[in-house]
Amino acid sequence: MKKRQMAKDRRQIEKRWQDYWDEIKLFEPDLKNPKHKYYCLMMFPYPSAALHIGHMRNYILGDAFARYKITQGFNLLTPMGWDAFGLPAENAAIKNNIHPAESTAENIATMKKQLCQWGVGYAWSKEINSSFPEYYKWTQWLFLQLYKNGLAYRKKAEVNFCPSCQTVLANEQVIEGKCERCGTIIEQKYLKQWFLKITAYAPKLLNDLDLLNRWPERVKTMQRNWIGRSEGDEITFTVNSSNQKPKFVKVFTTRSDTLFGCTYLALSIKHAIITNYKLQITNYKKVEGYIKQVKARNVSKYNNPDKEKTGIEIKGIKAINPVNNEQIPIWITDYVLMEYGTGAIMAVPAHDQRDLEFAQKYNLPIKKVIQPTVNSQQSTVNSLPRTENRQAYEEEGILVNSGEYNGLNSQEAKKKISANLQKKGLAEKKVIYRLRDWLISRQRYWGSPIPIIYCPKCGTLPVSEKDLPVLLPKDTEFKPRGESPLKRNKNFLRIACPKCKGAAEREIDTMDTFIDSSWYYLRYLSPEDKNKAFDSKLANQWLPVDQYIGGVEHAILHLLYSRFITKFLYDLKLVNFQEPFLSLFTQGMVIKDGLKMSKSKGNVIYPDALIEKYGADAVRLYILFIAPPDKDVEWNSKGVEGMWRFLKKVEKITKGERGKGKGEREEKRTEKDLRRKIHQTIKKVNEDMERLHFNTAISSIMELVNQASSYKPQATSLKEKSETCSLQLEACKTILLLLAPFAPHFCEELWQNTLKNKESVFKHSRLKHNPQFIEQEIVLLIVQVNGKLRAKIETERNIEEKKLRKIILNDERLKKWLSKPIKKFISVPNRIVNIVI
RNA sequence: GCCGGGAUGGCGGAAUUGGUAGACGCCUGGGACUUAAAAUCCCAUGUCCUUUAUGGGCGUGUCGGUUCGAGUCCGACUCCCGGCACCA
Repeated sequence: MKKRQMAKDRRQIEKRWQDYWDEIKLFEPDLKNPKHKYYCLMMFPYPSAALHIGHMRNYILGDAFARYKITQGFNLLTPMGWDAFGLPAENAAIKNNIHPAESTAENIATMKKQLCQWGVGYAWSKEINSSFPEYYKWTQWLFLQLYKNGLAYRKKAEVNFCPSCQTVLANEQVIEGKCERCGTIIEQKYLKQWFLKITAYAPKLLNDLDLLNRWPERVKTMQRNWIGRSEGDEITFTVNSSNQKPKFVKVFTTRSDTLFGCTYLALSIKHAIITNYKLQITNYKKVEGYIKQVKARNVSKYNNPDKEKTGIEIKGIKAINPVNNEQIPIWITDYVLMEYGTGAIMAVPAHDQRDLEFAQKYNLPIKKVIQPTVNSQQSTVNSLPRTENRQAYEEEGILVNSGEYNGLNSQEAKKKISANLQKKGLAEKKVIYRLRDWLISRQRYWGSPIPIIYCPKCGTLPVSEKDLPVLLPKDTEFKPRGESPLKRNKNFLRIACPKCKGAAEREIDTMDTFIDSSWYYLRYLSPEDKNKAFDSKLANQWLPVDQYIGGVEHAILHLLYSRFITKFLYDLKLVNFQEPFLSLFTQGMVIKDGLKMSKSKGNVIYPDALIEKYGADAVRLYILFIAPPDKDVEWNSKGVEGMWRFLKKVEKITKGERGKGKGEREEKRTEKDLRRKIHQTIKKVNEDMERLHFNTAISSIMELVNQASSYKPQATSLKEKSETCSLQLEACKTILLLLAPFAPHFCEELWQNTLKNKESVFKHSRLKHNPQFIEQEIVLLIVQVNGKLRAKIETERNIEEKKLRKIILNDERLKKWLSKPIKKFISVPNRIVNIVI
């Protein structure tokens, strides 16, 4: 048959089985019966135009795993939905001049068609769409719960603003100072915005990472870095000014042991001291000028690559070091962040590189107070000469020039200094996190409106739950202008105050779409529910998610937000679990020409032509075979041909056709060899499936196929003949059952139409290996002399060492290596012998 | 700078607790079948040396160590990828 015809047939076959699985509801779970449940979840996608090979890899991975779980007999929930709100959809809609609701719907239709064509199965009865009022009603409900519990609040703050997307962004959406979506350099703006108090959960979010032993280390590390815990002291420096309040500046430090080395205080330009001490500051004009100058320079806090530090001394006031009562100068600088700690630091130039650079530049004293321990080779900074470019000694060590603390090591000194200051009320133990609150308001149209009303008389009021959803009006000019497009929709904006019935206005910003996705895994269990966001009872039965699969790009964003929301819902006693995802698998990207495959980079390869030529199964198989699923892979379409060949081979042996070639390999394989291979393969594949090592699972199936196809029954009697035939059949069945999750249509076709099974290949219970068949009576033993391979000999299993010795010493091939006396004879049973001479 | 991951043929990648390095597939070369091509099948395919074999040397980023034996364990280093970064 011609190749093109075969491919066409195969595609028809594929379509037929896709309909069949639909019909038998292969992917529909029985939610009422959670006893043997398994929740396998793929991160729901943004609806985008035609899916490429990179997308295909993601969904095929999940599908293969889901099908494997079905064959294990689990009551499997594997739902799919659409993260349909948000910038990608909106930007695309603006570009194509159509409404995002329409373009989203179109994209979803295309994607569903493609997924279906690839044989990817989901519980479509549970489908959700985050841009539908039936869904975002409950996103708004979630916001109200956060608001009621003091975890959603509005404040004026320095925020990240993307001048291209015309909206503010969360810290997590700023990657290296650029917009996560469009790559534009982020600006800082001072705006009133809505925040979620994720920082209230910082300790839990950090500590509970230790419980997630089935998460990749990489992701946990990223989250740890992002949360960024530091332990130290908040130390009070009094200010020597008569009657001013407050009379002190507080600093945060993790190195209280270096307190004697503090030679000045460095404050952020936003520190309150400037206004508090306005009258005492003798050079106020100059200071003000400096602050203006820095602010003008810092449109973006990220655009200062040289990081040349600048500052100005505040004249007229001094700070007093609480540990030795020294008067030290106070500086305003551009290298201290207001957002972290207290916005003020104690500068210790001898033991902090940044302070050292600053001190050298402005000729401030450098005082060494930490000496390296004897065995440390690190050089130290002496107080002279300060013009020389030196490294600060930042390690811990032994205290010097530190009064009563001299001779203590850093650890002891930290404790003592801190304790003594605490007694005087001049220090407090503090744990500080780098994590900032989550900025959730967006000045964009395509998102869920924030359910808040502002009344000039009654103030800020939450929309009553019975009035949800606050509908996103469809008829709105939605081009972004730096403030929410909803402002110009008067029908939306104007509303009667729910309290005083007077004229009031709605909040016009919409919510970050990451709120939509922070709880969607709960909604799949009751997508139609009109009375509540999710069903707690069902959620407690089905969650946490057993296997979560998605891209590593969400390591901090989505995966941190979801953990936060789950912990919040736990505290409300709406769920009884504290972590949403038990096991996380982060799949690798598909790379083309060294870059991630993406439409914007123009290096996209679509699977359609390949599927046209080889069928979906060959492409699926190739994608899974080409690399371990968690690794990035450089795409190369060439190898698909090999998978096509492999499938043909399987088809041939299943149909009992022998190879046409004359010179077929002379195999002396026995029945036992084939049976052993069958069971070895079952064992190996089952182990690999559990870890999602699909590439090695497939290669071991290939080995079995190779052996089965070169197997020639050497039967003489009729009885033997039927036995060997049944063994061949067993091999074929094994191959199809093991291969089915990867090449589902192909295996289902041969299973039902060639092997005449009545039920789906996925309804057959998972094969288990029989250890008894794996054991060999004759084993291949490796013989080494001085660690070098010299011979391979076949011996009986568990041979006695005496006997083995005799065989080896009589072996012709080994004689020339064993001319010298044997010093040692090391034998690892059934594996290797090493003779040392 | 700190944290995490990695480096194996021409290529993608295999290798249980340390025990035959290169499975499986691709590419390439040779052969069979064919008028021819496609398809299929067979053989070869890390590298070097003596092409006599059933031969030998060297080989998993570099250097050293532990061990009868190291891709795997330990120490130092180089390079690559990812995260955080003026975070006190």
